[in-house]
Amino acid sequence: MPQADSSGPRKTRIQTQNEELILAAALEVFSAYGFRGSTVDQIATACGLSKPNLLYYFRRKEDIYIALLEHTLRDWLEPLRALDAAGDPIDELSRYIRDKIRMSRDNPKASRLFANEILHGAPMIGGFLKGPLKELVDDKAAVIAGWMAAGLINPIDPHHLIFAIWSTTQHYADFDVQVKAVLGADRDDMRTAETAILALLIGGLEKR
Amino acid sequence: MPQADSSGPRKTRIQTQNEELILAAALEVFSAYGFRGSTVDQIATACGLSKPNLLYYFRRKEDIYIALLEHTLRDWLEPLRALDAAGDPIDELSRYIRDKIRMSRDNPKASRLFANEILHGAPMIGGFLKGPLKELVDDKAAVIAGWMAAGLINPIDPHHLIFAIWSTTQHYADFDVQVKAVLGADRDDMRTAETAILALLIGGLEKR
DNA sequence: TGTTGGCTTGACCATTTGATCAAAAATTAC
DNA sequence: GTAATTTTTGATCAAATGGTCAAGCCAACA
Repeated sequence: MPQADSSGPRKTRIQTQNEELILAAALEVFSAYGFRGSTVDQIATACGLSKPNLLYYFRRKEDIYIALLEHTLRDWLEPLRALDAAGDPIDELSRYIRDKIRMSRDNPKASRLFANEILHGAPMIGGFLKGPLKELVDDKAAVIAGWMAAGLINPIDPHHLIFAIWSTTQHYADFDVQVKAVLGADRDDMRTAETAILALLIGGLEKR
Repeated sequence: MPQADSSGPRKTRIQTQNEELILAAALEVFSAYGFRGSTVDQIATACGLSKPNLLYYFRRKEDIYIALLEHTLRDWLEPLRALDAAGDPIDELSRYIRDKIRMSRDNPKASRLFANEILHGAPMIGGFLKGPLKELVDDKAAVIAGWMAAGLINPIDPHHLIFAIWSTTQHYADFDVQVKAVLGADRDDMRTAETAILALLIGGLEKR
C-alpha cells in the first residue's frame, strides 16, 4: 500500500510515475465535467489504468480531486506574488496581466478546474480562499493602494482592481466555448485579447 | 399527461403553478450543483413534490434543465440589446455595465447556471451561442466600432470590450464565494464594485 | 352528485458508480 | 534463484439515481 504523504516521500518509481499519470488524466476529466460529473472509470481509462488499480493509488475519488487541486494551487498565485512594490506600477500591473493571460492560454484546464470548484461554493478549498489567498490579496492590495496614495496611478479600490484583472483574463479560459462561438474559431484570440485588456485596464489606471 | 409546449398553451392552473415551482427549485439546485451534480430527488424535495410527480411534468431531468435555460435566456440579452447607437457612448456603456452588475447582484443563480453550462462546453446551448448570441454581439460590436471610428471613445477591439464587461460584472455572481472570502462578508461589495468597474473600464475608454 | 380526466403516489426496476477484496502477476531485495 | 514486497486485476457489493407504472386521489364540470 502506498504510504500517506505525511509519513515521508518513500515512493517507488512506479508509484510516482503512476501518480503523475493519474493527476494528468484527472485534470483532463475533472476540468471538463466537474467533480460530480466525472467518474473514476473515466479517469482510469484516460490514463490507461484499471479502476481498482487507480484506487490503489488514491483510495477515494475525492483524494484525487484534492491532490490535483493542491498540486495546481501551488503555481496559481506566483504571478501575483511577484508584484513588486518597488517597481513601476504600470510595468508591474502590465506584467501581471500578461502573466495571467498567458496562464489562461497555456493552462485553461487548471483555470476551469478552479472556476468549477469556486462556482460550486469551493467546498474543498474554502479554507485556502479565506486563508492564504486573502492574505496575499490583502498584501498586494496594500501595495497598489500605496501606488495610488503616491499619485502614480488613478485611485480605484485595489481589491476590485485585482478582481477585474482575474475576471478579464480567466474569462478566456473559463468561457472558452463562448469566446470561440462569438468570435469564430479563426481569429488570433489571445493576442488581440491581451492588447484590448491592457489598453482598457492600464488605460483606466494611467494618470491623464 | 401535460401536453408538449408546441401544441398549445392548454395548461391547467395546477400545471402552470407546479411548473413554476419546479423551475424555481431547479434554478436553486442546478445553479448550486450543476447538471450532473444535481439529482431529481433534490429538485423534487426543494419544491415539495414527489419524484414521480415532478417527472409527470418534466419527463426527463434534462427537460427541466433545458426549460430552465430557455426560460432564463430570454432576459439575459436585454441589457445589451438596449445599447443605443444614437446615444452617448459613455452613457450607453455606463448604463450597460450598471445593468449587468445589477443582474449579477439580483440574480446570481441564473449567472452561475450559465457559467456552469458554458464552463462545461455548453452542451445544451452551443447553438444559442453560435447563433442569436453571436449575431447580437457582432451587431453591438459594430455600434461600438462606430463610436470609436467617430473618435468618441478610445479604440479597443469591441468584442473584447464586451467580454471585459461580461467578465468583470459576472465575476461577482459566479465567484461570489471567492469574493466574499477575500473581502470578508461585511463590506458593501456591489456598491464599491460598481464604482471600481465603471472607473476602470470607462476610464479606459474616455478620450484624454 | 356522479363521472371524467387530470394529478399524485408507493413500489419497483435497471443502470451507474464509488469502493472492496482476495488472489495473481510483476518487481525488488537478498 | 528465491523470498518479500509492491502492483494489478477480475469479480463483486451496496448505494445512489434516473425513470416507469399501475393504482388511487381529487378537482371540476355537467
